Amino acid sequence: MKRGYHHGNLRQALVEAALALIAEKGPQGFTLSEAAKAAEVTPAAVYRHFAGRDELLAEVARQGFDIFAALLEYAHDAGRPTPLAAFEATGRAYLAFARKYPGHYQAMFESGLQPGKHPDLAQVSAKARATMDRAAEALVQGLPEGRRPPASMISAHVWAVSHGVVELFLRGNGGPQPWPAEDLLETGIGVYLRGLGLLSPDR
Amino acid sequence: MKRGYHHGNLRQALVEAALALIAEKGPQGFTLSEAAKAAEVTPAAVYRHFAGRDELLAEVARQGFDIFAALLEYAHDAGRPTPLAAFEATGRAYLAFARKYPGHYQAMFESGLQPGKHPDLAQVSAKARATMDRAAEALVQGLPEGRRPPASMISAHVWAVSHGVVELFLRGNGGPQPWPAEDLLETGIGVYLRGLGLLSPDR
DNA sequence: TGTACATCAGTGAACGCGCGTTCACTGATGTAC
DNA sequence: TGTACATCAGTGAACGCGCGTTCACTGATGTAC
Repeated sequence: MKRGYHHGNLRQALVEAALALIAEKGPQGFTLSEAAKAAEVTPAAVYRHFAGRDELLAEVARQGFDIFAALLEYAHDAGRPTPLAAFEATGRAYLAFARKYPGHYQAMFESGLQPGKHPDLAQVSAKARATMDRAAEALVQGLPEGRRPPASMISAHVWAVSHGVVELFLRGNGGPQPWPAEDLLETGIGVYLRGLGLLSPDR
Repeated sequence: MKRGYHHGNLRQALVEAALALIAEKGPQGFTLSEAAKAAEVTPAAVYRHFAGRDELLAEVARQGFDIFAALLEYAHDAGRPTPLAAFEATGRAYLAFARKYPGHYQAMFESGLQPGKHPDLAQVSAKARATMDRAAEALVQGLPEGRRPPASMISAHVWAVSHGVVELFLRGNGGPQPWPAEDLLETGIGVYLRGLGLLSPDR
């Protein structure tokens, strides 16, 4: 990556400064001015690379969705050929992403960005969801045709419980954490899969 | 409720103004100044009733937890004597609360308040959680002793999936909503309970 | 009951602050000859 | 290779704004006699 005129890749430096701010102080803690300061640059310089505050934040989220989609994809593929293993791996990947990329995660899901205002953001977000849908689709093929719930419903369930675990138990927002987040998600999805008839009833 | 000197119960009027603001524009949309304006009062007047911005926000959350705990309690009692019905009712009550009291819900879970800084808030929050724990406790009594998961884990699972459904599918934050939030939570908990062995395997 | 006084909820003006954004500029870098 | 020029990333100063908070005040309400 070639060095630019003065700073050298200020665009990405701003993205990373924003990430650090969000990870440290929450999505509210991010301001254009502070990100500029962290990148050792005047606030006005930001406007050479982004249309404004929201565009910078959206770029952070966009990169997050890219990484997210890639991680889910990778986890899914690593779990094959068993649909069950692939599905469980995507669940674990969700939580791993939230833990490893807290700035991205918060920019994506807690920053109050309107997905409608950033079409490319909606697109890359849909890609991540498609991966999870695909994992669920493969999963339900293992069920007898009569009791085969819609795949999109299953992925919505897993998405919801994963997000809930992240919000309530990965960070401290839900008061004291009775269980490690990973264990909570693992056991929760385990019970759920048994409920679908995909795991044997004995623990 | 007696009318005060000038305004008459400004304290509660401010709480309700804050609720309306949060419900309309999200937890970020709440400012002390705008709440004061909505209550037709000078910003400085707020300081007759609250130590500052955060104290007002905390009071909103506190009242939310009060309502929340009462709703869960009521739903739980209404579902008795069947532990299963009581448990399912608390799950439904969670979502009903989030839908009916969006301002409270966001103040409680999305406003970035530190529970540690407001001890009474932590206390009333614990009360709500205790109700859910109790419902889970009664539930696991129906299981053979060998495969009886900890009640606090079950309630954490349900709390997580409920919160996730609210965040992703009750509001528009997760992109397009494939299913109504209520259906999603109902079916999700249904599958989960079957996984626990508390519902018969046939749909 | 009437009057003098005390209380204190809400006012209005002011504060310092950090925010996002704009604008004319400057000077290092890249390029054409 | 050396020089003159064009480009354009980043500067520095300024803006208007709304924020939370403070302070001396005022005047309606409640109370004591």
